Amino acid sequence: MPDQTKERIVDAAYRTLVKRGYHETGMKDIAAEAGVAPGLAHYYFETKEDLLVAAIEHGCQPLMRAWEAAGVSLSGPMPEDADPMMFARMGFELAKEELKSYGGLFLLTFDMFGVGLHNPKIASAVRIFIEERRAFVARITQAVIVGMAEPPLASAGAFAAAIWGSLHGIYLQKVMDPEFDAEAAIDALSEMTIAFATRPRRTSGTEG
Amino acid sequence: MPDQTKERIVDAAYRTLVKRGYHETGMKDIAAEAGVAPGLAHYYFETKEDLLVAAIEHGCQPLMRAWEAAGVSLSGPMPEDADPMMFARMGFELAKEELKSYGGLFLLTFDMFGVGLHNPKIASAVRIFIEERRAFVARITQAVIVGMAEPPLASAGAFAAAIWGSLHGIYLQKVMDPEFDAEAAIDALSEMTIAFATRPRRTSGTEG
DNA sequence: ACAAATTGTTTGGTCATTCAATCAAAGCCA
DNA sequence: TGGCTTTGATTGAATGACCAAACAATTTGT
Repeated sequence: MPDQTKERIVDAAYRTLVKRGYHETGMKDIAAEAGVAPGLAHYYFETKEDLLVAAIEHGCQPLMRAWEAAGVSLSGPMPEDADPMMFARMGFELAKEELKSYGGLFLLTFDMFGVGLHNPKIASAVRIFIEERRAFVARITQAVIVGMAEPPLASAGAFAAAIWGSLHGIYLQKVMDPEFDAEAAIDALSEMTIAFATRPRRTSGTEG
Repeated sequence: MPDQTKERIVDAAYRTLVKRGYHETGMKDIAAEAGVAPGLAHYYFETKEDLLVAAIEHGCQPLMRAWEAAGVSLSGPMPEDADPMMFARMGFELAKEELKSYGGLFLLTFDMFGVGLHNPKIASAVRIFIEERRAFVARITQAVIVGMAEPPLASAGAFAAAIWGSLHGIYLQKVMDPEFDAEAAIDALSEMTIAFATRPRRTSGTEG
């Protein structure tokens, strides 16, 4: 049962890392949680960093599956026939749901961001992680822009960076303070972006 | 020269922590950078955590001074006479400048966020840090909302959380990837918020 | 003298990683 | 079927290094 064992270790790593954090968790803790000898974790994963990356990928799987069940995929193209505004609205709704169901994953992700600040291997994983999600938002944003009556000045990529960034910042505030009303913040972001995307064509006035 | 020594240690801590990160920096490294014996750091700061908090406060001072020179203070009230929209525009411009001048401070701040995820003392400092800045954005936002022709649905606090969050998220993307065009992202955020704040009164249509 | 400042070592513990040894399973040959 | 071997899986202890914090001793300033 080699694959099963590896899976057990990754799952134990996910749970332990979420609960205690990267720097506060030892390989021994993870091995113990998996019910396995300390050395075995290093048999499957050369370094603790590798195990962190594997644990996050493991933790992302349910979320990815939920998205694909909703008809979107992180890396795939936008469906041609659908209304892009509907995707945008749905995206914000999904963001609110995720916060309720995947709090542990966000915690671990933020931990990874912190580690990545001074760890090249993790930094590389973080850049890929961010780029994937930003590109996903950019695809929706691009489709929305195409349908705008009054086209914006900034690029789809720039809006995507601002919107993904806002969601990230809102998640952070929620993780650091459970009292924080993240749903209201996402609603505000949603209200602002949708109003902007659906604003009427400018009929008069000066350029700027 | 007791106060001067303490200052030297805090400054050395700031530089070392920015360069190497919290978990990768030892008290000995900081003491060595300050040109002081290892024990002295603990004479002035009981724990490494305290030193991290002090280092960040120390690093924030120049930024605070720059703000107050521009006529705004983090904790003070909004000037009554000024145009709130002008403050908003200026805030986004200042945000772009900060990224160029205070990259190290952002790096250390994000490091603190990461540590705070599983460290109660640092977590408390992080919550205060976020709350201060969010409240600052909220004051500007509130003043802007008062002057809006078409008032928004969400509260000033919710918009502030979304806007501060977006700036934070943009900074993160910049810190993790120097190629990232943070100015364009802030411009996009600025375009969106200002268009939203200055949208005309709705003359017809259904409620939503 | 007295207190504060400063030193440099010791303490007590942690942890990632390595390693030699054991165990289990699967093939191979008679 | 039964012994033999090889390979991979698994163990648990050892290695080697690091570090925050405590402490006793020394210096400095008043």
